[in-house]
Amino acid sequence: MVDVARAAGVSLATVSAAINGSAPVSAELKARVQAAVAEVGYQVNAVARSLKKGSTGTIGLMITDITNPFFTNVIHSIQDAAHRRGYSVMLCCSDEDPAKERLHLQLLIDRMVDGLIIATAGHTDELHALWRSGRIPIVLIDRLIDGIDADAVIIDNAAATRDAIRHLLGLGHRRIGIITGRREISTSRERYEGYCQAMVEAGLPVDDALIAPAVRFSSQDGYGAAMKLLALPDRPTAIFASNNLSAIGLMRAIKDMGLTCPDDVSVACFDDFDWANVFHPRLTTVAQPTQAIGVQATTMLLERLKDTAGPPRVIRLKAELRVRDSSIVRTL
Amino acid sequence: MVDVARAAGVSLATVSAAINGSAPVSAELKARVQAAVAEVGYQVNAVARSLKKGSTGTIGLMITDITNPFFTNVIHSIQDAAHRRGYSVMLCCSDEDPAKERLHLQLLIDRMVDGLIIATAGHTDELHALWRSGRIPIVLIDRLIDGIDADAVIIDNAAATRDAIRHLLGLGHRRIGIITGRREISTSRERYEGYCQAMVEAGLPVDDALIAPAVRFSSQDGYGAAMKLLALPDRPTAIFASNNLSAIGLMRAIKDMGLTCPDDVSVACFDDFDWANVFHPRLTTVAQPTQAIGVQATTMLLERLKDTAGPPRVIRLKAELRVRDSSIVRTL
DNA sequence: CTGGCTGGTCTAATCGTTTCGTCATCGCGA
DNA sequence: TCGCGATGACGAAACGATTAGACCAGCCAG
Repeated sequence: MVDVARAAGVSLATVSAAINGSAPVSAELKARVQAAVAEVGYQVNAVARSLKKGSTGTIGLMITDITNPFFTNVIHSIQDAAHRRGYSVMLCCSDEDPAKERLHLQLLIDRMVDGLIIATAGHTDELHALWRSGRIPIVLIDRLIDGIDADAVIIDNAAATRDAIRHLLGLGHRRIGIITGRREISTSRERYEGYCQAMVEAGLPVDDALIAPAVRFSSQDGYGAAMKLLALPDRPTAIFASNNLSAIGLMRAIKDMGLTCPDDVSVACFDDFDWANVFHPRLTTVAQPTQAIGVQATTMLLERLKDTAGPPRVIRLKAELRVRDSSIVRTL
Repeated sequence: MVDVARAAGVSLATVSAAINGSAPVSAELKARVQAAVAEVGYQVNAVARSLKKGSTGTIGLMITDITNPFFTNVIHSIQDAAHRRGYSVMLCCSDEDPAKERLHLQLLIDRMVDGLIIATAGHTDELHALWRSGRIPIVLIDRLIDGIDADAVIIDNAAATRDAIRHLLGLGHRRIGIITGRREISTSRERYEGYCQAMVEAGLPVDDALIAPAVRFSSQDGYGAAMKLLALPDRPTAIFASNNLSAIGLMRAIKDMGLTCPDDVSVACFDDFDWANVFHPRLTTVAQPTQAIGVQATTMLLERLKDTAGPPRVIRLKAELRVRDSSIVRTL
């Protein structure tokens, strides 16, 4: 920039004003500066600018699993929305590990991100402290967390799961199993509650034997949980998987048990994805509005950046049940 | 930091030295500084540090499609490797659009990333200029590009495709179709070449009617290309999809045509993914070593950061054919 | 005793911007 | 002609770290 100033024969202040339009500059000098910029091949140094301005134009995005299609769709949508408004995104992935999340959180803070969108892996004092300090706006996505009363964009997990279970009940299923997720995660708990609500509503007992927890989010754990259900003396005629990873495990388990879906056991699961609609059986899924989640979260965050005031807002979006071939009327 | 200095009763230089270990500091002062850091709640300002040091400890990662499992696996591996070495990753997604890539490239440069790992969406003068300028190290992944003779980590696409086609030939297939990708992408061209090599090697003609281009990377285009092949008077008995997106389109097309895989048409495709092994038919795929790609690319880049000298190195990794149920012996 | 080295500390310059306050110039109305 | 508000340009002080270089005390070898 000093080179540009020299080449154009003007002061640094004028160059800055000409480039950013932050102060009036005569047409002539503006032209001279532009010519000089081109001549010297000047490019702004965003780091210096950030230091001076106290903001980086970057938002931190923390998610728990980058190989999960649900998250990649959300990421895509957030990046799109952010870039459109001139913000960059710094993505970190905690791998469902609170310790890793803590580490990456520190990194994002050090780097002075202007705001944070986070699907948290679980409670950490650091996130708590960060939120309490109010230093930067935070928007929670996918999961709420106790003690952090921040802006959030989530979906109505209980209602969505209830819909799915009702659908299975409507097909005549009575013994319906569920593979639940990590208990610490609000999302998992809500989905479990939705399941219970639907069962109770139908006058059915909530049988502990039909609840199979997959303690971590992984297809292995989903497989284990599914095997447990399928090995039951009177095995469920339908199984609901609380997320797409456990759905993989479930489908593999069904195959390994020598059963077929949907003839032997109907299946529905959370999270839609491209492949769900392609293979046999085409999966009945609960599709989350990933696009909307990303857009809303980004919009919310950027609004907070402008105006910190006001109580936290929680947006609850609705998910949509997509009935396909993996769930059928219970025969016999 | 000035607060820390005050609290500890030492100079700024000493605080910096104590924190970074960049100069010897007596045990006593070190302790005082540490206490002061804790007391004040000091956190480094990475932006200021970057400005002074001239490096940000961040590498730019540009990919073309974040919803593609191949890329998410690579991203995951790169982030892991980078974080392990104290680097952050700034991820940008071009959506296969060179114009977007150009934009994001500028962004990464402005932000002073120390290096760049890129799966390019196609030729842009900017990337070319950046590479020629030699200002920051660049590692190409997945795709080479004319005119940029940089470090690269790719796989042996021709060999991998040849293996897959040989496998189909070995099953007795003679009319084998292929859905090819964007011609501008080296990866697509190499896979096509591998197909040709295998056909010629088997003494078969390369029939233009069996080559169905999907001009963009999308399942829609894959679907269109597949429909064209399946509508042929003497349709192919096996089809190879050049990437996982076109594989989705292909599977959907088969279903929509009222055909079944593998009975009516055998299928193999590039890129393995979790779901490929779960549904019916379990897909025969060419699995890329995504983990290794990420690690190698990161290692290569960080080595270059230390030492710019030496000619560009191109690492070519091997992909592995995973034979499953979607490809079977041709009956009749 | 002296000169040089080393370990420990400090002061001040620097990185590349933005921006505040100052100042000259000009046009215009009184 | 004079005074005044705009307008346009500039100088210099930040932003928050790193680090070169100055300085000093203590120690050891010559």
